Amino acid sequence: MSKSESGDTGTAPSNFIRTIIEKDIAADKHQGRVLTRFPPEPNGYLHIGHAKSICLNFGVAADYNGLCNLRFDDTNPEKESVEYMDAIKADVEWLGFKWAEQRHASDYFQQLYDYAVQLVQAGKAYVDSSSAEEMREMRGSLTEPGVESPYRNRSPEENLRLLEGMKNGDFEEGEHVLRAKIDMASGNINMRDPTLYRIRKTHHFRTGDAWNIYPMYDYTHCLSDSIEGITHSLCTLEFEDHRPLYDWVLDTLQTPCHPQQIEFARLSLEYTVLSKRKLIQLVEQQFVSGWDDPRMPTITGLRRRGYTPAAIRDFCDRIGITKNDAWIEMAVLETCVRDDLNATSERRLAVLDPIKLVVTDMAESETLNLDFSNHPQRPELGTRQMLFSREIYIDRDDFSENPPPKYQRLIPGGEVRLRGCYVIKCEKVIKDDQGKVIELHCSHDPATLGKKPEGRKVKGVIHWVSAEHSVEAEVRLYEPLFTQPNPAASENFEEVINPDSLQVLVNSRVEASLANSEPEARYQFERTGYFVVDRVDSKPGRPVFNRTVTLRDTWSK
RNA sequence: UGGGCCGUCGCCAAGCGGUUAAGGCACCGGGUUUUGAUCCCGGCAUUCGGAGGUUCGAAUCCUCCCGGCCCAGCCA
Repeated sequence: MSKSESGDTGTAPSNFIRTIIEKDIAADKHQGRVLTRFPPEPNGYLHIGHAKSICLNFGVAADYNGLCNLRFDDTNPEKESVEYMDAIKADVEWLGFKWAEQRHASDYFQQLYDYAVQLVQAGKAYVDSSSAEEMREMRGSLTEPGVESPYRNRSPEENLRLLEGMKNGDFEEGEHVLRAKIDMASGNINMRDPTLYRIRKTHHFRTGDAWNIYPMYDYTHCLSDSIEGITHSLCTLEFEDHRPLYDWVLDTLQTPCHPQQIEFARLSLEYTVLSKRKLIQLVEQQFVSGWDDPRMPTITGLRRRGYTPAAIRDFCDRIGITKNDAWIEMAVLETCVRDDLNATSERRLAVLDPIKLVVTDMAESETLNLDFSNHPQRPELGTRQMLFSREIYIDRDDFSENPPPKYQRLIPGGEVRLRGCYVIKCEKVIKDDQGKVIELHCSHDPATLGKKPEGRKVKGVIHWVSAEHSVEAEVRLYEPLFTQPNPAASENFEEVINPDSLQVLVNSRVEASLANSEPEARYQFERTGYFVVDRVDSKPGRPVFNRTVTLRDTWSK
């Protein structure tokens, strides 16, 4: 059945991987079973590119009545840690996915070693005592074949003895490696006797000091997939050249299950970077405050920014799965959050950059209790009350002495609607010594509460809060971290980093109902965007809001 | 001129020999609206990187050409 016209069914659109899986199911391959895996190395934080892979692997499993494992590819103990592992698990769960089983490549170290012994005994692998540099020289180049190592024809007995010695810690790091005996003249460099094991006398966060040798990715991944009974091993395009080796290992060892590796294009998103190296650089060189900085494309950063799991999943569905080197525009991601937040967020009034406004024809003590709908399209979300009083704040952007054409906010002598309240008219502008506007004096039309003004049209509506009945808040506004769509193309961050990616407003005023907002509560501040209560810095009585995304703006900036 | 892969609207992307070449984003109108939001309605590829060929019929098959991406870790 085609998935292409599935709108809100939650099913992703058709793609070439789903086509393959549907054919496999129809042909009863793997008894019609579908088992995928998401296989991160626990050496860093997950980002939006990983989300693409997560949504694919878990999504495909769910849609074909299958399962998905979470497998940590922990074969390089020098870079890996339990902290990274825990962070990855938290992110996958937050995204809304449940793995069938948590596995680790390190669970299979003994089996992997036993398989290696089999390869040695079959004459398909050998211990090479060349140095790393020698091996590199003998590997040849992209256009020239390699040459065979002088150690290539050691006897299986000698290889076995040396491999055991490597395992037992009899040799130092770098003295030997175990290599597959394939073809030093292959056009595919991965097939020129790839390294299977290297000596590393490093403590592993799970296996401790039990092992002195650690298996390489190419050897480990296919066997881990096979051991788990994975049916479809989905990975990114740069592993296409590794597939012959994946298949060689499984065929040579005649394993019972031979999963199919299928490659798809990794995500590229405009105005950000997604390579681990670049992300680390942003953190270490302190261009951002950490992995969870709201400007980061990490899952934890997006979370702190106010993105929802549903929005990220929707994004992954919208961008599709192909083998094209696609660049996705930020607008797609932003549309996904707006869609979700528009439907789910309660509305509030907040003045980001306040100017005081005095309604001079109102008594000092007079207040007005007004009912506001929490959502214009969802009455079931209820209402809240807000006090209107003589002194209020409006946003600096909503007043102009020299308005551009079609400006429909407050101007000297002009009228504007206060959201949910009266139409007011600007009678007087008060400035400080520098000519900066510090206060506006206005009159109000008492007949305009809940009614259109008589005999004239007032187009503009602006938001406001009562001076006395609002609370102070910190508001953080964001722009892209980079000034270029493809910042990774530049060698030097300084050239492409956006110096204005963060703007902190410490004197914002928000309506009283927001004083003690829960961390991660999300709201639409009418006319200014969607905001989330910062889950790190917000305190009761002194809330901190991060702007997730602005409202769509057909006016202009 | 070593091996592998990719090219359908500004950005994604369906399409799998016979369709008026889906859909989303973006953009451009118009309507509703006390958020310049939302919502609604309309517009937006005679053409599928190019040239040949096969076929009654080609984005889909073949050939060549052009453009782009990946690979020489004892990383994953």
